[in-house]
Amino acid sequence: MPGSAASASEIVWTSWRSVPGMPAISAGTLAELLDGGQAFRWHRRPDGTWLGVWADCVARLSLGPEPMPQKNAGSRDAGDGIPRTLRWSAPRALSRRVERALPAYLACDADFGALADALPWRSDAHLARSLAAFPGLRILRQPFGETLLGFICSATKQIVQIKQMLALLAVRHGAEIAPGIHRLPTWAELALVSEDQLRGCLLGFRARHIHRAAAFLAARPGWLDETARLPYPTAKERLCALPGVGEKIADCALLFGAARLEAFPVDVWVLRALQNRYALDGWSPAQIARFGRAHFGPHAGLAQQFLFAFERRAKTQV
DNA sequence: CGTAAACCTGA
DNA sequence: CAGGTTTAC
Repeated sequence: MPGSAASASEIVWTSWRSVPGMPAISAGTLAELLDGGQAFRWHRRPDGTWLGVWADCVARLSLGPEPMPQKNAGSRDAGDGIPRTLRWSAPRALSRRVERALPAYLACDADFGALADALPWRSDAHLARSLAAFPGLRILRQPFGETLLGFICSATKQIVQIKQMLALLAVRHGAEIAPGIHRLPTWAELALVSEDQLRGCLLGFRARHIHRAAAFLAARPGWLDETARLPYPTAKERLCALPGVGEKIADCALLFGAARLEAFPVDVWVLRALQNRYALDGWSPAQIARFGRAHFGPHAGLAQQFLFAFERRAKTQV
């Protein structure tokens, strides 16, 4: 959609600085991280940088030109392969906030190398191959509420279409936080939007779900934040009480919006991946989920992200 | 309790 | 038909 590009150029951006605590990452892995189904508000710009919005934050991300001095010269990955330093820039007016929020958003305090190493790749050749294809892939820590919103929109939709819906929701119902750039509406704001207006954002039958979920949440202040803090099984159970939220979407919200690495969302990609690569033909999503949790262990959600990325690339490239 | 159809829109 | 949930057999 046109619209934001022209006005966005009025933004005065800070100079590029490296993201503290963030390991070097290749272009291919970065694309998978920002635009591989975890988040829906990052867009690649013509100059190759990424522009993204979360909560009240706007940032650009790009990779440094110089390859990091590296020890693992052997590893290959999806894109052009070379890990580079990640750099950020933000609208001047938001730079203080983004500087604080970005490392948390990217979960820079977590050692995903160690987490991935703890997965059973030594006895699982397909997992090993998937890890090697996207070295440095991690799980974002997005704001819980908007992660939930994004995944309620995701039902039977592809990433491009989900991004389209959220862009419309933001521009029509979310506050402008930088020239031409709008945040997503909060659930409290969504509660004031009619179902027809939501339909106008191309949500289709999801409009009803979001409308009813917003009413539910508006009547229960603090419910969402409490849910994010509950133990995983309880949190998931509570989320599934929301209209439009089943197991898969609850797991996505908890994995990508509440850092619950034990959440193991089973969508058709992961379903197909496990059925085909692990000889589990005919297994139902529920059976696959049980297998995944048992086989991959306490960080099954991280394993899921690698398998998902691998499967998606296999489809578009083979 | 497992499977099927409906739900909106458009790539 | 599509990265899903819900409601109805």
